Amino acid sequence: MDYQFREIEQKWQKYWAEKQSFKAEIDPNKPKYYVLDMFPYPSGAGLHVGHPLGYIASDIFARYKRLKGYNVLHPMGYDSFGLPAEQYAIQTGQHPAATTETNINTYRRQLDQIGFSFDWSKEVRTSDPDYYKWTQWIFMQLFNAWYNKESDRAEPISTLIAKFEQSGSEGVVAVCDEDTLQFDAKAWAALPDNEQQEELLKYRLTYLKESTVNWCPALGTVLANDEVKDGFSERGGHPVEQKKMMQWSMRITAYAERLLKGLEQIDWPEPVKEMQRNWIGKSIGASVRFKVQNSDKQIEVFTTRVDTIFGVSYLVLAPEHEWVATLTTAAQKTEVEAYIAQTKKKSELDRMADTKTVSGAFTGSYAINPANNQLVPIWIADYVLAGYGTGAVMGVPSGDQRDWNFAQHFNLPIVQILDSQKDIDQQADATKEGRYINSGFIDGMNYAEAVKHLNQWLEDEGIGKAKVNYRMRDAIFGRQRYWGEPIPVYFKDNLPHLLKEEELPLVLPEIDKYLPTETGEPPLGRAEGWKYEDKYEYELSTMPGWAGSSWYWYRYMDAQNTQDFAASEAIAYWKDVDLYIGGSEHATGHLLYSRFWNKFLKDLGYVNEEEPFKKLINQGMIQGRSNFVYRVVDEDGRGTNKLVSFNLRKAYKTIALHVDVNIVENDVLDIEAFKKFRPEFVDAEFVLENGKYICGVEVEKMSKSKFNVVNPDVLIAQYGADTLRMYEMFLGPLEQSKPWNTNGIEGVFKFLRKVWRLFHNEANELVLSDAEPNKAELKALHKIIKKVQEDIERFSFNTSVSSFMIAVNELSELKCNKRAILQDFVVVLAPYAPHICEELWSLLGNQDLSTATYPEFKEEYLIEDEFAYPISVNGKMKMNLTISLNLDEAAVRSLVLSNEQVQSYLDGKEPKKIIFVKGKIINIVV
RNA sequence: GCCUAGAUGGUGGAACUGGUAGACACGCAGGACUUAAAAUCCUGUGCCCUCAACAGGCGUGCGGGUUCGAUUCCCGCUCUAGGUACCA
Repeated sequence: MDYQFREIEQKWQKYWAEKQSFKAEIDPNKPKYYVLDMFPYPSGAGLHVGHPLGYIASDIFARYKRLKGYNVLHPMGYDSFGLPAEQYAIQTGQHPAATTETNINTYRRQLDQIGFSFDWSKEVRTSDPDYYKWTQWIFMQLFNAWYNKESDRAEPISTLIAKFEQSGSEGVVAVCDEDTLQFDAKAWAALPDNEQQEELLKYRLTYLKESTVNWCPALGTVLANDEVKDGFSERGGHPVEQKKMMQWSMRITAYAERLLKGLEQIDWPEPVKEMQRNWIGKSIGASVRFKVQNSDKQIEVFTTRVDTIFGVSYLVLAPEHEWVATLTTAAQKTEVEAYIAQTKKKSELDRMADTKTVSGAFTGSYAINPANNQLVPIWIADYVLAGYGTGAVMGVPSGDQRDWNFAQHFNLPIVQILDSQKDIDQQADATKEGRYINSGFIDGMNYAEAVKHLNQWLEDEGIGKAKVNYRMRDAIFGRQRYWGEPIPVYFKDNLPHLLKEEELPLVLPEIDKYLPTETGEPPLGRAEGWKYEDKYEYELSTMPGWAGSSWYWYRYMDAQNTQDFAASEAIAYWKDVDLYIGGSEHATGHLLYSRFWNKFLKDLGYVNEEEPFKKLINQGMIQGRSNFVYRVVDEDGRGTNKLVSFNLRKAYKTIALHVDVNIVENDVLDIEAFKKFRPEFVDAEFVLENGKYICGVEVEKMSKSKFNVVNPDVLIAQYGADTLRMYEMFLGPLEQSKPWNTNGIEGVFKFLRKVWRLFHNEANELVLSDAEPNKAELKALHKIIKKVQEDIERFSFNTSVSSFMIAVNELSELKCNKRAILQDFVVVLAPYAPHICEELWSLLGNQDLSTATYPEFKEEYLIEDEFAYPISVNGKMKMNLTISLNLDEAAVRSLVLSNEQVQSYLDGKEPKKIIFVKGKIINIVV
């Protein structure tokens, strides 16, 4: 064959590696440009066809920017801590570090094959102790910091201690726990050291707090929501319940307002910004305390509609609320306890998703509505979440549909409070219009007046105040897992203490197996003799997956540095990420945590920019086509050892389990392969249809955990990397999600062969000519230069592939072999198909593409002399009209109106209206 | 449930600012070249009616609306995908 892609691609990949063509050095004479990809988790399935989509786009952009004269930093690395490696370790006993290493090698081989222009000298791996040393170091900075609301930034904890020593807690305005003590300087000095430390922990940006987790007693471990399906563990099908646990948390809420404000100055897709805004969920309202009857307790609720306080018929506490037990009367005890037990089985997600069934239980106690001194019953219900607000809400049935449903269901009063509310015996009416009625001292006021008045009243009475609440909660930072960064903390007298900086990294200890201990402690509890100074217990939980990815873009700037996470000169030069490409599934996770850590590092002066990622592009997800098997479950919902084929599953109660698509062909399961894939089913009974086990199908995201991964290696072997690169771009808009589909790759392959043939004759000999290009050739060239430049700058890579195809067809038609044309064409195509373009560029007598610059297009070649356009009458297309360009509106008008054909359509009538668009007549209205 | 998107021929998609819907490619059908195959090239290809042509009708998930004109803007649905705090 003429176009030898294998030889060409190997040759140039080797050349780039040897010459270190893409190594980025600090160069103050050149403008910098930082193009970053969201680094992959190196899964055991290898790189799938979805990963390269974003990498190809960013690579095109990086190569384009180099051709435009920028000093481009384009690095790559691995987010190599994570749950799948740990689960694999549990199954096989292999150390996650070993499997991760293997997986990384596979990824690297696969990435190299695609011909990316990464600077591999700056590779990072989050699971490398030289890297996570700095993740631990940042954790220590967070521990040693507090958020001063006065300066509106994080400060070293020493400034807080200084304040305490000088004037006690007086005048300290901080983001902190709610149970901080009031003391003066003397009292502070008198506190024993451990009590001082306890108090400081309430201010630190990383701190210990009780939070709810999915606990699976049978596995003795905490599960991610992802691992829980319908109340049972995905692995093994065991029941899961909600349990409270002491956990490390990060005070991201301190940054809520800055995270919100910062969105205004970054060039991100509006939907992502919107998702972050909603996630942060700022709401302005008030907190109000309700006295409990015959008790000194006061229940604090947060409401965004304080104006509806006279319409309160009941209070609802989250079933986990700490006072539920004491508020429950003897008579209601059985009912309440049954309800709590039922709630424990539901995940938070289930609780939020299920709004159709109204449920709850009366505690037997009453609270006093401070506005009108009426008694209102106190209920518990699972639609109130312990983690949001105060874990208690006031029920106003006339103004809120969910409260209305609740009141209707439990026969609680529904009180109209605004004269404009309609049909409140049918449904709630959340209007803020009209004047208040049945509302005591706010009767007759409108919304704005009432809110103002009530907030003042709450303040005066000392029972509440206007308050801004954020939906966002502090981020839980501990994980009961092995394969993550150890938290650099040990416990002495029940208090956490940091390691010394020079003791970092705190390396993950070896353990015998990767399961929790028999007593339910995290896997690190198995590490024998793992003690600080041989006597103090280390923290046994590890950091979450997002820790290592919340600062990695700085490490790329100076990946080998042993003194700092990156040298300040490198940070000063590369500053921030100019273009960040990755999936929108990270919108509220990684992208928010990264902004949080960046702001924190900025506060402490370690970095220079307030926001880490200036421009963000979301590549759409390449979806997978997942296959499922159906496991029969018994009456208690326990998984049995029986699997039923897709079309027979309705006869049983089943749960769907993912099965590896690579052991399924045309939706028929390879049962022997399945037994190897899921050893726990080695003795399982398979209920077949027509002698086959048919799997269910669903389109969902391609990921190892869904076992639906398609590998790009096969495509590269068959068509080459340039074809794969262009095909992935050709598939559709970068931002759009789509299931993977290989049909059509032939067309792109044919295109590259046509490109090759522009340079070669039938005998595969070069046929270049030095003759002057003609007008038609210049037009074809400049059209593509302009189009591709516009496309790249608006990230519309799919349309440029089509345009390249048209351009090559035009040049082939013109039999164009002019050096002057082809030379520029190769440079324009190079970001997309770098290997073949390097080869052609060198055939043109150049060294390599680092010597090329992006050609400028000249508008003069693109101007057309004549233009045919349709003309319609009353919106219906009637005829094509050809005119010469550059006529002014009056000239066009006279031309058209004198035209016999148009006159005949007009039937001699005068036109009412002639519609021009860009100087063209589009429509004539008669 | 809530938040954020998406839906256009047999398929992937194009139409960038409301102005000829279906570019470009795949697939399919027919043809050329060839002993044959591969490769390459040419022609046709939204649907319906029609022997065919001319002409016509219908067409951008569904139902309405604005407009001379709507894939594009507005209102109301349906379905699909991502996120929903321990997957990454």
